Amino acid sequence: MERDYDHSAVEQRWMKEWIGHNYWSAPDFPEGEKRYTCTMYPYPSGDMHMGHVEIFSIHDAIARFYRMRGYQVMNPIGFDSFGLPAENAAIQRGLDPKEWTYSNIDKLYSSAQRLGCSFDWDRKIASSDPEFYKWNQWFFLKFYERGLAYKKAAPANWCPNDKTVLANEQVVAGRCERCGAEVTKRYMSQWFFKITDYADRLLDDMELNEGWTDRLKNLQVNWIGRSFGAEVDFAVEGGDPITVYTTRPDTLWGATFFVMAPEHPVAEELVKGTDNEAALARFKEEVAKLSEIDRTSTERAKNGMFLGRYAINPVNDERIPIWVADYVLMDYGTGAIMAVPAHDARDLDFARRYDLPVRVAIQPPGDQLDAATMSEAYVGPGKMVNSGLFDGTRVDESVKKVTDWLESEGRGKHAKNFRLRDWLISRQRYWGTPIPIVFCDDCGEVPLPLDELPLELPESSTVDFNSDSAQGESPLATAEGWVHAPCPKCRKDARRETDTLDTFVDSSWYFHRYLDPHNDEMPYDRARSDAWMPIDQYTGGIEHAVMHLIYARFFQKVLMDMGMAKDPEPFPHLLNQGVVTMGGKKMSKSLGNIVEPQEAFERYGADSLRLYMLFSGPPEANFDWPAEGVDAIGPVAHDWLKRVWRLCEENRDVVNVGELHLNPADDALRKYLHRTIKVVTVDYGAFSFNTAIARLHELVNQVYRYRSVGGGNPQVLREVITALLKMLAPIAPYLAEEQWRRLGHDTSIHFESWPSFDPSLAAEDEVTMVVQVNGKVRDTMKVPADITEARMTELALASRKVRSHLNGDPKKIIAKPPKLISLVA
RNA sequence: GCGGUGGUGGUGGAACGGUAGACACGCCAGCUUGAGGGGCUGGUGCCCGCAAGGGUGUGGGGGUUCAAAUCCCCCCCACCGCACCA
Repeated sequence: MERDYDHSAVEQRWMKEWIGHNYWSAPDFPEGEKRYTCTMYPYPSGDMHMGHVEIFSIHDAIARFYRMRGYQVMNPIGFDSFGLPAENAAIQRGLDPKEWTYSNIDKLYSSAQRLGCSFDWDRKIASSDPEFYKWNQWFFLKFYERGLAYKKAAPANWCPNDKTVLANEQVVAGRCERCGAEVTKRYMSQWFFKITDYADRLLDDMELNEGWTDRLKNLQVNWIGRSFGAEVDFAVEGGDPITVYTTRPDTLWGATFFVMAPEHPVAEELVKGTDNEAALARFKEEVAKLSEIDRTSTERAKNGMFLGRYAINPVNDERIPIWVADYVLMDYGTGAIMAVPAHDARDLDFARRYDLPVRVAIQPPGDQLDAATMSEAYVGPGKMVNSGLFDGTRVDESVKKVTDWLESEGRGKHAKNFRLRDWLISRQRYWGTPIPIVFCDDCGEVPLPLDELPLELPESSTVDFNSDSAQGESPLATAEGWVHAPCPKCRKDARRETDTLDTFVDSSWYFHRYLDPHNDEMPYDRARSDAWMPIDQYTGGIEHAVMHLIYARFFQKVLMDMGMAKDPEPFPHLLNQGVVTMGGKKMSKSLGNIVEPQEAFERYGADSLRLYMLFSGPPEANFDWPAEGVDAIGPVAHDWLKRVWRLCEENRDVVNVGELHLNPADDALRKYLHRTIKVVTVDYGAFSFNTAIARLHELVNQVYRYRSVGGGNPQVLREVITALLKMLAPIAPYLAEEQWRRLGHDTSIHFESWPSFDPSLAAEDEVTMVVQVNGKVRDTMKVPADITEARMTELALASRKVRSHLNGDPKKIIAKPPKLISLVA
């Protein structure tokens, strides 16, 4: 038998065994306590890189730990295989998106297997399989039936580079989240999912996600952006009333003008036939010329135009001028505001620029604002002034009081608003799920019947990817043979919808499909889903905070309403692993700083790579790939695995020698082992793999020390090595398996139970007591763990080192047995 | 501007308010004919000292406490999210 650590031989042997017998297959219905571990299914952009290695190493250690802890584990994997890069490969290199995608999937599967991932390979899914996307279409039609899918003409975010519209969530600082191109607004007719209907539930159920970090919850709460306030009706002289939304109805008495978004349809009506009609048209043109980034920049001076018309403030019948201004947005609230310059920074900016009046409606405690000179809007606490019967009302109760009053007077009502917009789901792309809708001249928009699903994509050879789609048409529109279809209602020739679905639709429910991946009657069987859902531990990147993680939560709630799920939240426990960077920059194809694991596999092996990644820091921390690259794995991880290997090889030989005769060194090593099991188990439970590994380092160091001073009890050594291998198994599964079998076992270590510790052995019977004088450590001594306060004091006062820092007796003694006693001089 | 996270040796990182720097890399020393990125043992925050020992130290400044990397206040820096959302 090979005595040296030959990682390649070991890995090849067990990889074949594990995959050949699908060791990690999970039953459809768990017996006993279950753990559904799921990692966000990756996009197959090429071969595996260190970002995948990081998340897979973390995720796999978790799944393996749970298995050994006695849970039945569901640990599936699949691919988010629709999307733009496949199509770009088609455009730039003439490749078939399907071939490109599936060859990448093959590479990634084989790399994941090499890495030793314990996935259930019988549950693989790929969202670009018709067997999968059929159900995307099915869900689309169900949502459509429920009024949750609708088509609407609206200004949409258009990426001129990717030539498709984007959801709000995919626009970052005015740029395309994927390619970085500046996004423009384009008026288009697009499909939406009505996620705003679920905004309250998305917020209110957040507390169920107990395993989410506050950081992530905050991101979602801010994104949804619920605000409470009032809608107030303003009469218009010679026109219909206009409603405004405000969070500060208590400042109504400070409203000195009225502003509408330039695009507001009423603005046009108000100037029709007046001298201002042409001016408004010019102003709108000016605003339209601005990019979204400029338009929404808080730095820019606000531009506006007086319409020559007046509104009536409902609380005091005052006549205030109506303006349009570029700082008021059409798609939030009602697109019109009352302007209270004294108490709103934007309104004050605008008022000063156009010399509009300012009136104070709230006075801060112990201070007097001067409307004429104030340079900052006041938004703090205080009391209402200039506000008729509300004068003197405190700000903390004024909003409610004023709104109640408005409601009773019929001039307004309580209202709330969200920052969240409906989810724009159509994309002008080929490589996605076709939207199952047909447009008929006679019948209009007609959904495909369910029994006509899947509506498959046409072969890419029939599609012209380089057609000028700048007008916003999907390449699918060029597949003439595909576009024409009989109307499901009247059978006359009609045209198919040529947009495809946002790939975030696929990822909103794929974790249910894993639980019933071959079902061709339904997306999944509810009983099977119920048996494993919710996901007990989800892992994936924080970059999905306001995309995937909001969409999937929305979907889950709709599934519940459809009677297809029992849990309001799909993943109450989520671990966001850190980002793998190189030189501080995220690894990406475009930056050319991708590091693939093949070289590491060959030189050091999968176990070393996994160990290296997990030891580098906590899972949530970012990891900067070192400049020396793969070389770093050698000293940090591979040398230690060799050390473990030698320990096993050199101490395996002697087997049972009958009764245990333990000398003090044997006892000490056993105690060390049991303490280690105790703390390592806690560390694993908290996914603190780096500290768990450190404890295993120490254990191995202890064994070597024990051997170097002549220790060699074969039973003790076997006990230690057995436990060590089990504790190492989730991190270095190949080495653990190999050495386990060499110990003479004919079943896998990965189905063994986690080592338990004997509490009496794990207990410390001697500890280091620290003696402080005035908070500074002056002496330490070994004492029994059950030492009394009196004895501690006695020992402390007997110390020469302590005495030399103490004049006479201490004024005060604080004893925290057994580890610390603090004396105050 | 608003919200959040973080700042610890040469490096990655440890530390329920209780010995700061576990563990590891690197470096130094000793041992080992071991020579295809080795192995074993010990040392290693900084300053003074041969040593015993003493001082100092977790971005900066205050505070609470017998005791602060940890809690509170102010400031600086870095990163992330949102950003005319009325």
